[in-house]
Amino acid sequence: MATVDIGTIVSLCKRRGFIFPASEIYGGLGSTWDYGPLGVELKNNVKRAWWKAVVYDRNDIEGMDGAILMNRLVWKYSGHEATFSDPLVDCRECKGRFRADKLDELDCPRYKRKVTACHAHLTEPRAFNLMFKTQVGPVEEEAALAYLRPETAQSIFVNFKNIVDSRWRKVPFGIAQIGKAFRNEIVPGNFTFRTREFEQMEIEFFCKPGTDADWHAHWIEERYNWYIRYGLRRENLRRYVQKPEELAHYARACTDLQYRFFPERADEEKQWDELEGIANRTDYDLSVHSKGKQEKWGLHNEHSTQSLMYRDPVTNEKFFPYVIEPSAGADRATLAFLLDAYSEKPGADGEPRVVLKLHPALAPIKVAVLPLARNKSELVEKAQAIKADLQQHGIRAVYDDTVAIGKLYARQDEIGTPFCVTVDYDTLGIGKAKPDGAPEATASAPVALKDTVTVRDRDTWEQVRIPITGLREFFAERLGPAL
RNA sequence: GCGGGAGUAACUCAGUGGUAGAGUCACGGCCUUCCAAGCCGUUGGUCGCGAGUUCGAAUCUCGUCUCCCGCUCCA
Repeated sequence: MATVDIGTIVSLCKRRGFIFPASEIYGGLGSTWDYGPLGVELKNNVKRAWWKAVVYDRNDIEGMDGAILMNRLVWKYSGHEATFSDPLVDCRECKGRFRADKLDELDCPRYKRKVTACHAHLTEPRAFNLMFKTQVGPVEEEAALAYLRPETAQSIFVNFKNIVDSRWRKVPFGIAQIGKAFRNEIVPGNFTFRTREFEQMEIEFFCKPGTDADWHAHWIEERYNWYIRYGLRRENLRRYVQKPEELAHYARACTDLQYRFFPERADEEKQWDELEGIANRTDYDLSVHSKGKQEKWGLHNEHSTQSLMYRDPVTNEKFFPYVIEPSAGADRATLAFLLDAYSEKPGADGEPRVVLKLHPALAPIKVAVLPLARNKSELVEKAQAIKADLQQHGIRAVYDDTVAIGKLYARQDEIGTPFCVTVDYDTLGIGKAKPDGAPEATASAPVALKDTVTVRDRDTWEQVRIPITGLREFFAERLGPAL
């Protein structure tokens, strides 16, 4: 179980340059956060790890990057214009909030009667529009109305035919996209868990009707395993099967991957919240964006210029593919990896020290190269040369000599750097016995240890001595393949 | 949007009407052969913001913003 609450992570993130409150010097802006120097590296690594797993390591997914501004008609036919702007009423008595068009069906949570029975206490309906409106072009007029996309999925659906045609893809195959989406959430909060501007990592996987249940199961396992592979603990990650009444009207099934974001909450059930939703969206999306009558979904698309129906080039069979949608939040994933990486370990003085046990692939910095003391120019120069060499060979490395060696280690632990390389007097071939005599150096040792350095492991704090020439291979083995 | 709580240094906080503080962190110098060493020095705060009361407000009053907790909402 995670041992840290989000508040602790918020402090660490600000202090160490991962995530800051946005627009802070002007008092901030609700629910917006800026990723700082280490945060952008971490989040980029999360996104790259995802992209590698779903695009590069498979043979059945194409990537794309769609525009945030889209033709308003996309949202008309996707259903968002209708369902994303609900008129809501508040009850002054029970403090409940209800959809104005469903009052007849809803029960008052306090008095166990129909909400309409509370009529005297209800406020006038107010429109809650969850899509950000903007205008395209400088003249404000109705025709120029546009929305910031509330999900990335739609740019995949409207490009379905382009990608089939240009990449010779046959169903089953998928399209992956990482990008920003915007929702005017009624209640944002919990740090980067729920924000109005956020980044999604979505796959729309197209398959033949009848094979959809199997593909759905496949993706639930794929995605679950991805989080485990990059460091989430099994006790903090679970599959939640949505109940029929929770499903969107077009969805046949949806399983959420939930993470224990709130371990401090007393009610165990409330500790969990959604990290990724994996839905079976049936053939709704490609149907509704297709020209003409869509009987199954009870609408007529008068604006689309194309049919997104798929023709199997082998069998000539025509159908609307079913869509399996693994939809993950990049910000939520980043937060989950931070929470699960957080640990404390007593230092030599007994005081707890923070160690961020991030998966090496996700760590913002892979290697810190440190001189044992900074008042010896030979140590400094050698350390800087090693840093430069590692960096030139694709290993994200930094050099630091601003404080004493113990504090340098502690700092790197706190930001999750997996390895520290230390250049000491033995590296220069001028080592001598330690005062406490522990590993007694012999007369020949200084020469034998020349051009070797120590490599310290973040998690065990153990050090091994290896030749400088072997560093690249050493790290290549332990840091894993580049993302 | 409702109810409750909270905003003081980069972080954690003290400060109940009278000169804005502590610890940690950060930075510089000296020193240092390995896990937040030591000594010396330094930076850093419109006390969330705006009004009001007062000779005087971090402190009292009102408004407002933000965050947290609980509701509510979440295609």
